[in-house]
Amino acid sequence: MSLCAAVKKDEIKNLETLAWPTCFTQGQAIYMQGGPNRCVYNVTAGVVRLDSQLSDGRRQVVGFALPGDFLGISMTEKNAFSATALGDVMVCRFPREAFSNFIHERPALLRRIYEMTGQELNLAQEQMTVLGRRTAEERVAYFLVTFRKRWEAINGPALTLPLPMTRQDIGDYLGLTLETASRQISKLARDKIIRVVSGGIQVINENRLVSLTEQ
Amino acid sequence: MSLCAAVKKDEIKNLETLAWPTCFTQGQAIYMQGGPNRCVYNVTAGVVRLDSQLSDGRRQVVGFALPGDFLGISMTEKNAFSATALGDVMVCRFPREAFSNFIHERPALLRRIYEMTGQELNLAQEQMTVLGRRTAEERVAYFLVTFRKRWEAINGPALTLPLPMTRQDIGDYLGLTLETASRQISKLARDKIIRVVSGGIQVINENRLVSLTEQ
DNA sequence: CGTTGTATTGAATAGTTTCAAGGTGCGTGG
DNA sequence: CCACGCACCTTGAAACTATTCAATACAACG
Repeated sequence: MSLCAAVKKDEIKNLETLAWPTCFTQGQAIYMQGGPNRCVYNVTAGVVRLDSQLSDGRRQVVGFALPGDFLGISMTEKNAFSATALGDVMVCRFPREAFSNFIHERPALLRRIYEMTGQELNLAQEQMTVLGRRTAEERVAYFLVTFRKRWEAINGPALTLPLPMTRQDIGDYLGLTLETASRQISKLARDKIIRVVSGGIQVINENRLVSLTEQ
Repeated sequence: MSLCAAVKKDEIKNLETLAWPTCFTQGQAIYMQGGPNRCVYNVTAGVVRLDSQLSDGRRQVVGFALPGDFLGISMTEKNAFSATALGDVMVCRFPREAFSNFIHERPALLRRIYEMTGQELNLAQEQMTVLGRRTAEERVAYFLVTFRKRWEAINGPALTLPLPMTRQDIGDYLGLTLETASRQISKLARDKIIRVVSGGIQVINENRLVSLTEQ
Protein backbone atom coordinates (compact mmCIF):
# COMPACT_ATOMS: atom_id res chain seq x y z
CA MET A 1 0.00 0.00 0.00
CA SER A 2 1.88 3.01 1.28
CA LEU A 3 4.99 1.67 -0.34
CA CYS A 4 3.55 1.81 -3.81
CA ALA A 5 2.86 5.52 -3.49
CA ALA A 6 6.59 6.06 -3.64
CA VAL A 7 7.07 3.99 -6.77
CA LYS A 8 6.47 5.47 -10.19
CA LYS A 9 3.80 3.61 -12.06
CA ASP A 10 6.12 2.17 -14.68
CA GLU A 11 8.34 0.90 -11.89
CA ILE A 12 5.55 -0.94 -10.15
CA LYS A 13 5.64 -3.48 -12.94
CA ASN A 14 9.33 -4.03 -12.36
CA LEU A 15 8.76 -4.47 -8.66
CA GLU A 16 5.97 -6.90 -9.32
CA THR A 17 8.19 -9.06 -11.50
CA LEU A 18 10.31 -9.58 -8.38
CA ALA A 19 7.40 -10.69 -6.25
CA TRP A 20 6.07 -14.16 -5.54
CA PRO A 21 2.56 -14.06 -4.14
CA THR A 22 2.27 -16.78 -1.50
CA CYS A 23 -0.54 -18.07 0.72
CA PHE A 24 -0.44 -19.40 4.25
CA THR A 25 -3.10 -20.93 6.50
CA GLN A 26 -3.74 -20.86 10.26
CA GLY A 27 -0.58 -21.52 12.25
CA GLN A 28 1.82 -21.84 9.31
CA ALA A 29 5.27 -20.30 9.75
CA ILE A 30 6.17 -17.65 7.17
CA TYR A 31 9.70 -17.66 8.52
CA MET A 32 11.44 -18.85 11.67
CA GLN A 33 13.51 -17.12 14.34
CA GLY A 34 17.18 -17.92 13.79
CA GLY A 35 16.65 -19.00 10.18
CA PRO A 36 18.42 -17.28 7.28
CA ASN A 37 16.94 -13.91 6.42
CA ARG A 38 16.47 -14.49 2.68
CA CYS A 39 13.29 -12.66 1.78
CA VAL A 40 11.31 -9.52 2.36
CA TYR A 41 7.53 -9.88 2.64
CA ASN A 42 4.66 -7.50 2.16
CA VAL A 43 1.42 -8.67 3.79
CA THR A 44 -1.54 -8.33 1.42
CA ALA A 45 -4.27 -10.12 3.40
CA GLY A 46 -4.74 -11.53 6.91
CA VAL A 47 -2.92 -11.07 10.21
CA VAL A 48 0.62 -12.21 11.02
CA ARG A 49 2.05 -12.73 14.50
CA LEU A 50 5.70 -11.80 15.11
CA ASP A 51 7.31 -13.37 18.14
CA SER A 52 10.63 -14.25 19.68
CA GLN A 53 11.18 -17.25 21.90
CA LEU A 54 13.45 -17.36 24.96
CA SER A 55 15.40 -20.53 25.60
CA ASP A 56 13.29 -21.40 28.66
CA GLY A 57 10.00 -21.22 26.80
CA ARG A 58 9.00 -17.68 27.66
CA ARG A 59 7.81 -15.86 24.59
CA GLN A 60 7.44 -12.24 23.57
CA VAL A 61 5.02 -11.30 20.80
CA VAL A 62 6.67 -8.30 19.17
CA GLY A 63 3.72 -7.27 17.03
CA PHE A 64 0.87 -8.19 14.74
CA ALA A 65 1.32 -7.34 11.06
CA LEU A 66 -1.67 -6.30 8.97
CA PRO A 67 -2.06 -5.80 5.19
CA GLY A 68 0.46 -3.22 3.98
CA ASP A 69 3.08 -4.06 6.58
CA PHE A 70 6.54 -5.25 5.64
CA LEU A 71 8.26 -8.18 7.29
CA GLY A 72 12.00 -8.74 7.38
CA ILE A 73 13.18 -5.38 6.06
CA SER A 74 15.90 -5.14 8.69
CA MET A 75 19.15 -6.23 7.07
CA THR A 76 20.35 -8.88 9.48
CA GLU A 77 21.85 -12.27 8.65
CA LYS A 78 19.34 -14.22 10.70
CA ASN A 79 15.70 -13.62 11.56
CA ALA A 80 15.32 -12.12 15.02
CA PHE A 81 11.70 -13.36 15.15
CA SER A 82 9.29 -15.92 13.81
CA ALA A 83 6.36 -14.84 11.65
CA THR A 84 3.22 -16.97 11.89
CA ALA A 85 -0.06 -16.75 9.99
CA LEU A 86 -3.16 -16.21 12.16
CA GLY A 87 -5.83 -17.54 9.84
CA ASP A 88 -5.50 -17.25 6.07
CA VAL A 89 -2.71 -14.92 5.01
CA MET A 90 -1.42 -13.69 1.67
CA VAL A 91 1.98 -12.10 1.23
CA CYS A 92 4.17 -10.85 -1.60
CA ARG A 93 7.58 -12.37 -1.21
CA PHE A 94 10.68 -10.66 -2.59
CA PRO A 95 14.13 -12.24 -2.72
CA ARG A 96 16.24 -10.07 -0.41
CA GLU A 97 19.01 -9.39 -2.93
CA ALA A 98 16.68 -8.33 -5.70
CA PHE A 99 14.57 -6.21 -3.34
CA SER A 100 17.65 -4.58 -1.87
CA ASN A 101 19.12 -3.77 -5.27
CA PHE A 102 15.80 -2.48 -6.51
CA ILE A 103 15.26 -0.02 -3.69
CA HIS A 104 18.86 1.13 -3.64
CA GLU A 105 18.56 2.15 -7.27
CA ARG A 106 15.54 4.27 -6.36
CA PRO A 107 16.36 6.87 -3.71
CA ALA A 108 12.74 7.99 -3.32
CA LEU A 109 11.68 4.44 -2.53
CA LEU A 110 14.60 3.86 -0.18
CA ARG A 111 13.73 7.08 1.59
CA ARG A 112 10.13 5.95 1.95
CA ILE A 113 11.14 2.61 3.42
CA TYR A 114 13.62 4.35 5.67
CA GLU A 115 10.84 6.53 6.99
CA MET A 116 8.62 3.50 7.55
CA THR A 117 11.39 1.89 9.58
CA GLY A 118 11.65 5.06 11.64
CA GLN A 119 7.92 4.91 12.36
CA GLU A 120 8.22 1.26 13.33
CA LEU A 121 11.00 2.26 15.72
CA ASN A 122 8.74 4.86 17.30
CA LEU A 123 6.03 2.24 17.71
CA ALA A 124 8.50 -0.14 19.32
CA GLN A 125 9.52 2.54 21.77
CA GLU A 126 5.91 3.35 22.58
CA GLN A 127 5.45 -0.35 23.23
CA MET A 128 8.30 -0.16 25.76
CA THR A 129 6.34 2.41 27.72
CA VAL A 130 3.36 0.10 27.72
CA LEU A 131 5.36 -2.90 28.89
CA GLY A 132 7.40 -1.00 31.44
CA ARG A 133 4.96 1.35 33.05
CA ARG A 134 1.31 0.42 32.59
CA THR A 135 -1.12 -1.72 34.56
CA ALA A 136 -2.75 -4.84 33.15
CA GLU A 137 -6.01 -2.98 32.46
CA GLU A 138 -4.22 -0.14 30.66
CA ARG A 139 -2.22 -2.60 28.57
CA VAL A 140 -5.28 -4.49 27.38
CA ALA A 141 -7.13 -1.25 26.63
CA TYR A 142 -4.09 0.02 24.74
CA PHE A 143 -3.95 -3.16 22.68
CA LEU A 144 -7.63 -3.02 21.78
CA VAL A 145 -7.52 0.67 20.87
CA THR A 146 -4.40 0.50 18.72
CA PHE A 147 -5.29 -2.78 17.00
CA ARG A 148 -8.77 -1.49 16.27
CA LYS A 149 -7.40 1.75 14.84
CA ARG A 150 -5.08 -0.12 12.50
CA TRP A 151 -7.79 -2.58 11.58
CA GLU A 152 -10.31 0.14 10.74
CA ALA A 153 -7.73 2.11 8.76
CA ILE A 154 -7.64 -0.90 6.44
CA ASN A 155 -11.15 -2.32 6.57
CA GLY A 156 -13.20 0.72 7.52
CA PRO A 157 -15.40 1.09 10.61
CA ALA A 158 -17.05 -2.13 11.73
CA LEU A 159 -19.27 -3.22 14.62
CA THR A 160 -17.13 -6.23 15.46
CA LEU A 161 -13.36 -6.15 15.76
CA PRO A 162 -12.01 -9.62 14.96
CA LEU A 163 -9.21 -10.86 17.19
CA PRO A 164 -7.58 -13.73 15.29
CA MET A 165 -4.92 -14.11 17.98
CA THR A 166 -5.43 -16.17 21.17
CA ARG A 167 -5.45 -14.80 24.73
CA GLN A 168 -2.00 -16.33 25.05
CA ASP A 169 -0.83 -14.23 22.08
CA ILE A 170 -2.35 -11.07 23.58
CA GLY A 171 -0.75 -11.82 26.94
CA ASP A 172 2.64 -12.47 25.36
CA TYR A 173 2.31 -9.21 23.45
CA LEU A 174 1.48 -7.20 26.57
CA GLY A 175 3.80 -8.90 29.02
CA LEU A 176 0.93 -10.59 30.88
CA THR A 177 -0.21 -14.15 31.44
CA LEU A 178 -3.12 -15.41 29.34
CA GLU A 179 -5.23 -15.51 32.51
CA THR A 180 -4.58 -11.87 33.30
CA ALA A 181 -5.34 -10.88 29.70
CA SER A 182 -8.59 -12.87 29.87
CA ARG A 183 -9.55 -11.40 33.25
CA GLN A 184 -9.01 -7.84 32.03
CA ILE A 185 -11.07 -8.47 28.90
CA SER A 186 -13.81 -9.91 31.12
CA LYS A 187 -13.57 -6.86 33.35
CA LEU A 188 -13.96 -4.47 30.40
CA ALA A 189 -17.03 -6.46 29.37
CA ARG A 190 -18.42 -6.43 32.94
CA ASP A 191 -17.94 -2.65 32.98
CA LYS A 192 -19.92 -2.44 29.70
CA ILE A 193 -17.00 -0.89 27.83
CA ILE A 194 -16.75 -3.75 25.36
CA ARG A 195 -18.77 -6.85 24.48
CA VAL A 196 -17.04 -10.17 23.96
CA VAL A 197 -18.27 -12.04 20.89
CA SER A 198 -17.06 -15.16 19.16
CA GLY A 199 -13.68 -14.48 17.56
CA GLY A 200 -13.53 -10.85 18.57
CA ILE A 201 -15.03 -7.96 20.52
CA GLN A 202 -17.35 -5.03 20.03
CA VAL A 203 -16.55 -1.63 21.47
CA ILE A 204 -19.57 -0.24 23.33
CA ASN A 205 -18.06 2.79 25.04
CA GLU A 206 -15.15 4.04 22.99
CA ASN A 207 -14.50 7.11 25.14
CA ARG A 208 -14.05 5.10 28.30
CA LEU A 209 -11.84 2.59 26.50
CA VAL A 210 -9.61 5.33 25.11
CA SER A 211 -9.49 7.13 28.45
CA LEU A 212 -8.01 4.00 30.02
CA THR A 213 -5.06 4.25 27.64
CA GLU A 214 -4.39 7.92 28.20
CA GLN A 215 -4.32 8.36 31.94
CA MET B 1 32.28 6.66 14.15
CA SER B 2 30.56 3.90 12.21
CA LEU B 3 28.84 6.50 10.12
CA CYS B 4 32.05 7.97 8.82
CA ALA B 5 33.16 4.64 7.40
CA ALA B 6 30.45 5.03 4.81
CA VAL B 7 31.48 8.52 3.78
CA LYS B 8 34.26 9.05 1.26
CA LYS B 9 37.08 11.06 2.70
CA ASP B 10 36.52 14.10 0.53
CA GLU B 11 32.89 14.06 1.58
CA ILE B 12 33.66 14.08 5.27
CA LYS B 13 34.73 17.70 4.92
CA ASN B 14 31.37 18.54 3.39
CA LEU B 15 29.54 16.77 6.20
CA GLU B 16 31.64 18.58 8.76
CA THR B 17 30.74 21.95 7.31
CA LEU B 18 27.14 21.09 8.21
CA ALA B 19 27.95 20.24 11.81
CA TRP B 20 27.86 22.43 14.89
CA PRO B 21 29.79 20.92 17.76
CA THR B 22 27.88 21.63 20.98
CA CYS B 23 28.49 20.96 24.67
CA PHE B 24 26.05 20.15 27.44
CA THR B 25 26.48 19.67 31.18
CA GLN B 26 24.77 17.48 33.77
CA GLY B 27 20.99 17.54 33.43
CA GLN B 28 20.78 19.86 30.41
CA ALA B 29 18.19 19.02 27.79
CA ILE B 30 19.57 18.43 24.29
CA TYR B 31 16.02 18.39 22.99
CA MET B 32 12.55 18.00 24.48
CA GLN B 33 9.71 15.56 23.93
CA GLY B 34 7.01 17.22 21.85
CA GLY B 35 9.32 19.94 20.59
CA PRO B 36 10.02 20.45 16.88
CA ASN B 37 12.39 17.87 15.44
CA ARG B 38 14.82 20.26 13.81
CA CYS B 39 18.22 18.65 14.18
CA VAL B 40 20.09 15.38 14.02
CA TYR B 41 22.79 14.78 16.63
CA ASN B 42 25.80 12.53 16.78
CA VAL B 43 27.12 11.99 20.31
CA THR B 44 30.91 12.42 20.47
CA ALA B 45 31.48 12.29 24.25
CA GLY B 46 29.48 11.45 27.39
CA VAL B 47 26.21 9.65 28.03
CA VAL B 48 22.72 10.83 27.00
CA ARG B 49 19.45 9.65 28.52
CA LEU B 50 16.44 9.25 26.18
CA ASP B 51 13.07 9.21 27.88
CA SER B 52 9.39 9.75 27.31
CA GLN B 53 7.05 11.13 29.89
CA LEU B 54 3.44 10.04 30.44
CA SER B 55 0.91 12.66 31.39
CA ASP B 56 0.54 11.32 34.94
CA GLY B 57 4.25 11.54 35.68
CA ARG B 58 5.25 8.00 34.89
CA ARG B 59 8.35 7.90 32.78
CA GLN B 60 9.99 5.39 30.46
CA VAL B 61 13.69 5.65 29.73
CA VAL B 62 13.99 4.39 26.17
CA GLY B 63 17.77 4.13 26.11
CA PHE B 64 21.16 5.57 26.94
CA ALA B 65 23.18 6.96 24.01
CA LEU B 66 26.96 6.65 23.99
CA PRO B 67 29.58 8.22 21.69
CA GLY B 68 28.90 7.24 18.07
CA ASP B 69 25.14 7.02 18.52
CA PHE B 70 22.75 9.17 16.54
CA LEU B 71 19.82 11.01 18.07
CA GLY B 72 16.76 12.15 16.19
CA ILE B 73 17.30 10.33 12.91
CA SER B 74 13.66 9.26 12.72
CA MET B 75 11.87 11.66 10.40
CA THR B 76 8.95 12.78 12.54
CA GLU B 77 7.58 16.28 12.98
CA LYS B 78 7.92 16.29 16.75
CA ASN B 79 10.36 14.61 19.08
CA ALA B 80 8.94 11.45 20.57
CA PHE B 81 11.41 11.69 23.48
CA SER B 82 13.56 14.04 25.49
CA ALA B 83 17.34 13.74 25.36
CA THR B 84 19.19 14.76 28.52
CA ALA B 85 22.92 14.95 29.23
CA LEU B 86 24.15 12.74 32.10
CA GLY B 87 27.32 14.58 33.00
CA ASP B 88 29.36 16.45 30.40
CA VAL B 89 28.30 15.64 26.84
CA MET B 90 29.54 16.68 23.43
CA VAL B 91 27.49 16.28 20.28
CA CYS B 92 27.72 17.21 16.61
CA ARG B 93 24.51 18.91 15.62
CA PHE B 94 23.25 18.85 12.04
CA PRO B 95 20.32 20.90 10.78
CA ARG B 96 17.76 18.30 9.74
CA GLU B 97 17.20 19.65 6.22
CA ALA B 98 20.88 19.84 5.36
CA PHE B 99 21.56 16.41 6.88
CA SER B 100 18.63 14.89 5.07
CA ASN B 101 19.65 16.36 1.72
CA PHE B 102 23.24 15.33 2.25
CA ILE B 103 22.50 11.69 2.94
CA HIS B 104 19.88 11.41 0.22
CA GLU B 105 22.46 12.50 -2.33
CA ARG B 106 24.71 9.68 -1.16
CA PRO B 107 23.04 6.27 -1.46
CA ALA B 108 25.86 4.45 0.31
CA LEU B 109 25.51 6.69 3.33
CA LEU B 110 21.73 6.47 3.31
CA ARG B 111 21.99 2.72 3.15
CA ARG B 112 24.35 2.71 6.11
CA ILE B 113 22.03 4.86 8.19
CA TYR B 114 19.11 2.72 7.11
CA GLU B 115 20.95 -0.33 8.40
CA MET B 116 21.73 1.41 11.69
CA THR B 117 18.04 2.18 12.11
CA GLY B 118 17.27 -1.48 11.49
CA GLN B 119 19.70 -2.49 14.21
CA GLU B 120 18.16 0.02 16.57
CA LEU B 121 14.78 -1.52 15.83
CA ASN B 122 16.13 -4.96 16.70
CA LEU B 123 17.48 -3.58 19.97
CA ALA B 124 14.13 -2.00 20.76
CA GLN B 125 12.42 -5.32 20.18
CA GLU B 126 14.91 -7.13 22.38
CA GLN B 127 14.14 -4.54 25.04
CA MET B 128 10.46 -5.50 24.74
CA THR B 129 11.32 -9.05 25.71
CA VAL B 130 13.21 -7.76 28.72
CA LEU B 131 10.36 -5.53 29.84
CA GLY B 132 7.63 -8.05 29.12
CA ARG B 133 9.06 -11.32 30.28
CA ARG B 134 11.98 -11.02 32.68
CA THR B 135 12.25 -10.81 36.45
CA ALA B 136 13.73 -7.81 38.29
CA GLU B 137 17.03 -9.60 38.84
CA GLU B 138 17.31 -10.60 35.17
CA ARG B 139 16.50 -7.07 34.06
CA VAL B 140 19.19 -5.47 36.19
CA ALA B 141 21.75 -8.09 35.12
CA TYR B 142 20.78 -7.52 31.49
CA PHE B 143 21.23 -3.78 31.87
CA LEU B 144 24.67 -4.10 33.47
CA VAL B 145 25.89 -6.63 30.89
CA THR B 146 24.70 -4.71 27.82
CA PHE B 147 25.71 -1.28 29.08
CA ARG B 148 29.13 -2.61 30.04
CA LYS B 149 29.59 -4.23 26.65
CA ARG B 150 28.79 -0.99 24.85
CA TRP B 151 30.95 1.01 27.24
CA GLU B 152 33.95 -1.26 26.80
CA ALA B 153 33.54 -1.32 23.02
CA ILE B 154 34.22 2.42 23.17
CA ASN B 155 36.59 2.84 26.12
CA GLY B 156 38.25 -0.56 26.29
CA PRO B 157 38.18 -2.95 29.27
CA ALA B 158 38.14 -1.24 32.64
CA LEU B 159 37.92 -2.32 36.27
CA THR B 160 35.14 0.11 37.10
CA LEU B 161 32.03 0.58 34.99
CA PRO B 162 30.75 4.14 35.54
CA LEU B 163 26.98 4.47 35.86
CA PRO B 164 26.25 8.17 35.28
CA MET B 165 22.51 7.54 35.50
CA THR B 166 20.58 7.44 38.80
CA ARG B 167 18.80 4.39 40.21
CA GLN B 168 15.60 6.12 39.16
CA ASP B 169 16.88 6.21 35.56
CA ILE B 170 17.83 2.53 35.69
CA GLY B 171 14.44 1.64 37.13
CA ASP B 172 12.61 3.69 34.51
CA TYR B 173 14.68 1.99 31.81
CA LEU B 174 13.89 -1.50 33.10
CA GLY B 175 10.26 -0.96 34.09
CA LEU B 176 11.04 -1.14 37.82
CA THR B 177 10.87 1.27 40.74
CA LEU B 178 14.11 2.85 41.90
CA GLU B 179 13.85 0.83 45.12
CA THR B 180 13.62 -2.45 43.24
CA ALA B 181 16.56 -1.48 41.03
CA SER B 182 18.57 -0.57 44.13
CA ARG B 183 17.61 -3.78 45.93
CA GLN B 184 18.65 -5.94 42.99
CA ILE B 185 21.97 -4.14 42.68
CA SER B 186 22.49 -4.67 46.43
CA LYS B 187 21.60 -8.34 46.01
CA LEU B 188 24.15 -8.79 43.20
CA ALA B 189 26.74 -7.19 45.49
CA ARG B 190 25.72 -9.40 48.43
CA ASP B 191 26.11 -12.43 46.15
CA LYS B 192 29.65 -11.23 45.28
CA ILE B 193 28.77 -10.93 41.57
CA ILE B 194 29.47 -7.19 41.47
CA ARG B 195 30.92 -4.57 43.81
CA VAL B 196 29.19 -1.22 44.24
CA VAL B 197 31.57 1.74 44.13
CA SER B 198 30.97 5.47 44.04
CA GLY B 199 29.48 6.42 40.69
CA GLY B 200 29.55 2.92 39.26
CA ILE B 201 30.13 -0.80 39.79
CA GLN B 202 32.84 -3.39 39.32
CA VAL B 203 32.05 -6.80 37.90
CA ILE B 204 33.59 -9.53 40.06
CA ASN B 205 32.04 -12.65 38.56
CA GLU B 206 31.24 -12.01 34.92
CA ASN B 207 30.09 -15.56 34.18
CA ARG B 208 27.43 -15.53 36.87
CA LEU B 209 26.27 -12.07 35.81
CA VAL B 210 25.93 -13.13 32.18
CA SER B 211 24.23 -16.39 33.14
CA LEU B 212 21.50 -14.37 34.86
CA THR B 213 20.67 -12.73 31.54
CA GLU B 214 20.55 -15.91 29.49
CA GLN B 215 18.37 -18.28 31.42
C1' DC C 1 27.73 22.34 58.90
C1' DG C 2 23.34 22.21 57.24
C1' DT C 3 20.94 21.43 52.81
C1' DT C 4 19.78 18.84 48.94
C1' DG C 5 19.58 15.08 45.95
C1' DT C 6 20.53 10.26 45.85
C1' DA C 7 20.81 5.56 47.72
C1' DT C 8 19.73 1.86 50.84
C1' DT C 9 16.81 -0.90 53.60
C1' DG C 10 12.48 -2.47 56.12
C1' DA C 11 7.55 -3.56 56.58
C1' DA C 12 3.05 -3.62 54.76
C1' DT C 13 0.36 -3.74 50.66
C1' DA C 14 -1.34 -4.46 46.08
C1' DG C 15 -1.33 -6.57 41.70
C1' DT C 16 -0.06 -10.27 38.90
C1' DT C 17 1.09 -15.00 38.52
C1' DT C 18 0.52 -19.73 39.45
C1' DC C 19 -2.10 -23.64 40.01
C1' DA C 20 -6.37 -25.77 39.42
C1' DA C 21 -10.99 -26.65 37.91
C1' DG C 22 -14.63 -26.12 34.85
C1' DG C 23 -16.84 -24.20 30.66
C1' DT C 24 -17.39 -23.23 25.72
C1' DG C 25 -17.11 -23.83 20.84
C1' DC C 26 -15.89 -26.48 16.95
C1' DG C 27 -14.51 -30.10 13.95
C1' DT C 28 -14.27 -35.10 13.37
C1' DG C 29 -15.72 -39.62 13.25
C1' DG C 30 -18.90 -43.04 14.74
C1' DC D 1 -26.89 -36.28 13.97
C1' DC D 2 -24.75 -36.72 18.15
C1' DA D 3 -20.79 -37.78 21.01
C1' DC D 4 -16.24 -37.06 21.69
C1' DG D 5 -11.82 -34.81 21.84
C1' DC D 6 -9.25 -30.80 21.57
C1' DA D 7 -8.02 -26.18 21.89
C1' DC D 8 -9.19 -22.14 23.87
C1' DC D 9 -11.31 -19.37 27.37
C1' DT D 10 -12.98 -18.14 31.99
C1' DT D 11 -12.88 -17.98 36.87
C1' DG D 12 -11.31 -18.87 41.73
C1' DA D 13 -7.90 -19.21 45.51
C1' DA D 14 -3.26 -19.22 47.09
C1' DA D 15 1.39 -17.74 46.49
C1' DC D 16 4.68 -14.59 45.19
C1' DT D 17 6.94 -10.58 43.35
C1' DA D 18 7.39 -5.95 42.95
C1' DT D 19 5.48 -1.63 44.73
C1' DT D 20 4.39 1.69 48.13
C1' DC D 21 5.32 4.13 52.10
C1' DA D 22 8.60 5.38 55.42
C1' DA D 23 12.91 5.92 57.82
C1' DT D 24 17.71 6.37 57.61
C1' DA D 25 22.26 6.88 55.45
C1' DC D 26 25.34 8.95 52.40
C1' DA D 27 27.73 12.26 49.31
C1' DA D 28 28.34 16.60 47.16
C1' DC D 29 28.23 21.41 47.71
C1' DG D 30 27.48 26.01 49.12
